[in-house]
Amino acid sequence: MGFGNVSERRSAPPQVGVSVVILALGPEHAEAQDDSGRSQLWLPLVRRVRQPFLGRWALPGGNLRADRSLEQSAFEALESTTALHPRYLEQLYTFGDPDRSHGGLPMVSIVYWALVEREEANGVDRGSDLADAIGRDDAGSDSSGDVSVRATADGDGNVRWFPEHDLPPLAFDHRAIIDYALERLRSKIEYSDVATRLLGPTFTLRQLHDVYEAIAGQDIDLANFRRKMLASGDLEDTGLKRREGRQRPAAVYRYVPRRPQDAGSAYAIDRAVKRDEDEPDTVDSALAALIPSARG
Amino acid sequence: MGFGNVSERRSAPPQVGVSVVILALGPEHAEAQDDSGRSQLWLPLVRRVRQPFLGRWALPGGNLRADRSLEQSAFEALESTTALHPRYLEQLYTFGDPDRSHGGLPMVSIVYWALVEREEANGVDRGSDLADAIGRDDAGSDSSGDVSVRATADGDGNVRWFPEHDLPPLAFDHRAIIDYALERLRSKIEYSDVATRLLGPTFTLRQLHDVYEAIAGQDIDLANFRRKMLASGDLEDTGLKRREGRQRPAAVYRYVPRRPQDAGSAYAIDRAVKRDEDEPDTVDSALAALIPSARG
DNA sequence: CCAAAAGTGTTTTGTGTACACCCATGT
DNA sequence: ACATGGGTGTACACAAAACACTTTTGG
Repeated sequence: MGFGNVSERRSAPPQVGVSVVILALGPEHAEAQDDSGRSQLWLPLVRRVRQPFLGRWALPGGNLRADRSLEQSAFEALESTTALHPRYLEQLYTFGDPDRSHGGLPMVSIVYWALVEREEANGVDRGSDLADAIGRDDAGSDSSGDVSVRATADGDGNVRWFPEHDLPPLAFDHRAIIDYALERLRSKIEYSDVATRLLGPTFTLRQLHDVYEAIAGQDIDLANFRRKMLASGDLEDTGLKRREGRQRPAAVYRYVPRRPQDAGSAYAIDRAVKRDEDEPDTVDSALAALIPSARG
Repeated sequence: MGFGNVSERRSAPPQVGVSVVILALGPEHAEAQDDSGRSQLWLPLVRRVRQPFLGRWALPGGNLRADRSLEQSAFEALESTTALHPRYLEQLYTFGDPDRSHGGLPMVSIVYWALVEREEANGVDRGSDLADAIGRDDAGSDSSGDVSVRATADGDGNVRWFPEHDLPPLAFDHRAIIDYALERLRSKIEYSDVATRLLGPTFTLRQLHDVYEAIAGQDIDLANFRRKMLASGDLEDTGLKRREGRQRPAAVYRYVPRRPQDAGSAYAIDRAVKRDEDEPDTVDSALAALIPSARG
């Protein structure tokens, strides 16, 4: 029990916190698309209310509690700052270089990344009205000088969505962290189901295709994409049809991995979500939630 | 909700430490090979000198210092416990579930993994002189970890190498952590130069081939392997010849990535190695050292 | 009937694998 | 010369890319 003499703080250990990079697709037909009409990734940022970097935009974050798993801490940070409900949550990296605090206390940040489905991102947080819901991209300018600090009041102003390609200046090394998260997303899309986490539980092949193009940032042959996806055997036809445009309706699919697969992260979410009462993690479950897939 | 950032700590934060999974190839012709005569991976463990898990084998570890980067802390932990000099060092994952301490204080362990080249691993340690290796405390344990414990420099018995497939019972969740590190190694071998880090700076294609087989745990067609490696364009013929067996000598190659590549980790090592005096990291360099490659 | 999107076929190109074979070297 | 490991050639299976084509739907 009391072996770790808490009293010994010799070379003062750094502070530790959690941050989360949250990603979602922008609204479908808004200006939330790039030149070529593709959807884009958007992410919510929060305005800092203290030094250093007071007034700048930063990643949502929170504290670590000794009685919570890291995942839970990340989930709570995400939820309490943005009121969002992620469909995917995975540890990204732990940052701790001494100088990243830029005047603050030395800080170790355990960073997670999360995916939120388009519907929720555009509905919940943008106040259910698409138009003004989306943080118009005066974003870039806004951050420029405005250091006004909204009251710590709940609702608004302190959280805003920005498109991946038009981020404001960020606090600390958060910009680089976001880039790293995007890189991770782009690589994981090739061998896991992350793409589906940006859509609802069911989707058409075209929708899925659009997600892939949004993330890859380039055109992908639709015919080949369709064949490849279907050949993977992980898509199950729900039998339903859904019309996106105004022409022929498309088949609706559901993602159903055949192998144990990358169940890790999905499980992680389930746990974080349904854990009201805590039951202790077993080492195994902790690890299960950890091991993302065959390819670390 | 006032914590849109990473700087405020309140409910008792957990302790934080660093641990390292160190991997190297076993000696060439010893029993360090599996049934089919393949080389195997070995790793050094340290014996715990306190509760919980007193007497059990565990990963080498150490403390975090607020004035050191995580990488440096990992490097120091590695060096001070095993006296080894890694050719590769990369962050693996951060573990922090509340129950992983099993009776100790809640503990967050930032785990790194490292590769040591066969020569050094076998030279320094195997055999009988564990000489300067010291049994320091590991992080997963009681962070209490005072750096002074290492004074028990009696020198040996506290560090020992074990083959991957014959590990003793381990403390905490260290067994699962090791498995995760092996998984990471097995996946990274496909798209980075990690394999070469288990050999010296130069090597023959057969040596490299053996490393791949050792890591994959299965036979790999030598002819195709050779072609694939040469086609990658990352191997440079040194013009030298080296005889492994007693027959025809083989061409000696050096790894020379053409693209910026996965320079991250190599750089990380360089930094850790040459840092006697500290110069502050820039955020950029920290990130450069971080981003392992195209595939997170 | 037309436009637009869903969905299919077919050819070409490239990559991985199996395995037969030749070459260089020391005994 | 011959055994051993170094090194090359080649044929086949299969997956990915390119792109022409057919089908279904709403106007």
